Amino acid sequence: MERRPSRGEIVLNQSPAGKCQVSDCCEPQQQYLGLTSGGRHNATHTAATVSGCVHPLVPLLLYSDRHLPPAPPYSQPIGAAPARQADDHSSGTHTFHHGNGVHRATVKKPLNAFMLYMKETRHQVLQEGRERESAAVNRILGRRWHALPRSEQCKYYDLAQKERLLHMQLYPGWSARDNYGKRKRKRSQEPTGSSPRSR
DNA sequence: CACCCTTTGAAGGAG
DNA sequence: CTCCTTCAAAGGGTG
Repeated sequence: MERRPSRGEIVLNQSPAGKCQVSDCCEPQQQYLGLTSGGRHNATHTAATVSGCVHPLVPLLLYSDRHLPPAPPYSQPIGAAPARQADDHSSGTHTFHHGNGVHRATVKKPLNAFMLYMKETRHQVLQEGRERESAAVNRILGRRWHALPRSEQCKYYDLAQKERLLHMQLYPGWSARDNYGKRKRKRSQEPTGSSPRSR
């Protein structure tokens, strides 16, 4: 990719493709500046501040494509969240099995721009009926993402940023690292000299 | 049943 | 600072 601004700092309109000054997307974005990633401290911005700028395209942080979950997934502290039903998919939390059989709810990562785009458009690819496997569908979506007009991409970058900000405010101490190792990857050992995947 | 595959982007640790 | 690794979604395929 090109280059990230400075880590830990949320920069508005930071679309990797370049400037993304989508003024019709969200108006007064200066209020987000000054938030540092991780948000471990001073989550002084209320969620209401962000939700006042909710884009209609995607329900922020709820991650439900079509249906809102019966209860807000993030209404409880992470550690205190009761073991939810097994199908926590498409909500913000997910249960993982620990060695001793204990289920723990985990706060998932906020979706990035491409993930939001995927959730919106993958059904279109499926309806075309040529591909069924997600891997193949995602490959198509990746190409379409690159072909997407910059202004369209910016919509998703803005959305993803709002998701991140809201996520930070809801879970000030949360780190993406919290979920590391929750699913075991096999490819930890790799032949020397080549990256695990061509990325 | 759990992981793989495949994509892009975000995040954080390592060097 | 750059580089690398992991996870986020999705669902058919695989062991």
